[in-house]
Amino acid sequence: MAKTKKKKESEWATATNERLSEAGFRRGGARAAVVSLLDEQSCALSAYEIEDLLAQRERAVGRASIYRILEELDELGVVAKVELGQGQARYEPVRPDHHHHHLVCDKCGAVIAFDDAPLERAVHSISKRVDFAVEGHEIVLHGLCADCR
Amino acid sequence: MAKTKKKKESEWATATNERLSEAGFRRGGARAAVVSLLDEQSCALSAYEIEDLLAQRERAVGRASIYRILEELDELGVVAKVELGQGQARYEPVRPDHHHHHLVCDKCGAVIAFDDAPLERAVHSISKRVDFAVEGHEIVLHGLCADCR
DNA sequence: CTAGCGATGAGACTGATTCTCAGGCTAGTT
DNA sequence: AACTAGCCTGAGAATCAGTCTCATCGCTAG
Repeated sequence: MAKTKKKKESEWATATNERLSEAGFRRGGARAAVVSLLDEQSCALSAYEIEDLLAQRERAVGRASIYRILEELDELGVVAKVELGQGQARYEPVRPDHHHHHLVCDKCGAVIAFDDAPLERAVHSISKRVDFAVEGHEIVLHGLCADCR
Repeated sequence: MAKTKKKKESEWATATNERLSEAGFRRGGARAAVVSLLDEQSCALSAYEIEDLLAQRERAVGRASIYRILEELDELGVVAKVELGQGQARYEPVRPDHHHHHLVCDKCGAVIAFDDAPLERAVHSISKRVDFAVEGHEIVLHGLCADCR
């Protein structure tokens, strides 16, 4: 329906493309389409949602490519893979200024983002105290959303 | 090899069996074996680990039954299903006095439990502030364990 | 313009989890 | 104790997310 084309790419897409070429990747249509789609997202999408959304646009991308690209982006640290207990992984762009976590509704599956500074501080505090090189964390709250309650 | 039989069941197994009968479940050998095995665990096991451990004992339980039983126990709130980003779910008994979270080594897959009071306080504080009926939470720290570093 | 090599995607494959359904067993009833 | 309704089980099929293979495509350096 609506054509979301040419929406100026944000800092994230720019930084991501830079990272990609630094890492020695060539350009390619499939990867560009995935990066562009993720760039518009504020929260996490599953691989299948990404496949569907891209198919609805003018650029369908093979499943193998989607997974390969998401893994590369995850490895570069520009995308976060999050598991919300729904039997499938979700992926979201990592924006330095927008770190957040998720509330998941156990009934309807809705995913809601939230952030909290004290929580982050508590996590970082732990990271320093354990005999473990912490590289990332994931916090998921389960329950019922306002609609399902 | 060693027969770990007749080890007195803990409060968890007792409470779990009570919950089950309250909820209208009949007794059954498969469920009893799963509850008994979980009762001995302090940390999370995957469904396959449970299947193997039960098979090594005198009581093998069908895979379908294991998943069905774990889901029932999860629903009753006596077992927690945790997803540690390893492509499979893990299950652990919920003990009121032993709430904990997990460190996962991205290289070797080791799972280490930890607990932290300030972190719990931060989570509970959030639970009260959001328009969402929070029923549980899961916190996973990723990184490299002492051995893999 | 062209060769070399990375990028892509159709489809087979894997592994975890769920579904189906026939037969077994529990728990009331007599 | 015997009987029976209906929950409990488990073997195997089905499903589903995710991975792998490999032939082909299309950047890009030269």
